[in-house]
Amino acid sequence: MPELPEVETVCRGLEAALRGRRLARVEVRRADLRVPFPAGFAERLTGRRVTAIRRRAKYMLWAFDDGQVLIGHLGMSGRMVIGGGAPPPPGRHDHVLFVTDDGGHVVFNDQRRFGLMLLDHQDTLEHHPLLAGLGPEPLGNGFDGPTLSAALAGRHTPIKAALLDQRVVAGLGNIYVAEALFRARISPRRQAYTVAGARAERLVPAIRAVLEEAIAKGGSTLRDYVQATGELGYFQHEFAVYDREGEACRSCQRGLVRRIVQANRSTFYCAACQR
DNA sequence: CGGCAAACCTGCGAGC
DNA sequence: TGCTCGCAGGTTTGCC
Repeated sequence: MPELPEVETVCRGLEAALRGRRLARVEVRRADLRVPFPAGFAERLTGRRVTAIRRRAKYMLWAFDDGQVLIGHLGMSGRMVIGGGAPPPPGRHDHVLFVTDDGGHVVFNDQRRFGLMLLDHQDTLEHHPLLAGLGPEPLGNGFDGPTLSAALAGRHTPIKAALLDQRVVAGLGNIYVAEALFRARISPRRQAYTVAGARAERLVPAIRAVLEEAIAKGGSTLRDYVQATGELGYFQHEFAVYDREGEACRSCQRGLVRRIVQANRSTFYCAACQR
């Protein structure tokens, strides 16, 4: 489900609800996700105060007053849902309950159990295996045409697959790769190493724009995704190509949106205007 | 080493 | 109605 815009939206919601709050109770109801919860997860967080919540790539990072950091990932179907009042009885796929000292709570729900929650410390975080190899943040200053070209140099794989590689650029997934390539008029089948110079200079702002617009709309809701506040995302209504197989291209009007499979994932594009 | 398919898990919709 | 198949926003593993 969640790519950068969805995780960013969730983090903003959590920040508003949790920053400055102490965790009065933490309850792990089911620990056997694809990556199991670490031993002592609940105990290590109970009584700790949340000092900040931020995002790196598709990871949530919750910082605590004792230097611990919770590294969270929503996988394909993970949700974080903020509630007030008494915590509800455990629902299906509710894996963790966080109760705060102001009487609120947050539930981590993940139907497919591809998500994860791990613990690390602030001073070792940048060396954590999940974070160490990540590429630049696409909305940050370290992402530009030359940087992207360099990351793609020598890569004999379709640009679609390269952009899904979190070492190239961090936070893109299947939806936003398709939308960004459409905006940059680059075919998803083009070999990655040929995206250099002017093409890379087109792709960088296309990636930035689609992510910023998606964040402004609260992300994209297809099936599982909701914001932490429970609201839906609305960017799915703006898709130019994703999940629009057979529909007319919004840009060139000549072609129909085509669906192909690359690296075992669906790719949507317009063969008439993406080269 | 690079690139790709399969695996992980659950649920839903389409088609027979 | 009910079954099977294919597919889903991600990432890792293992094979060639």
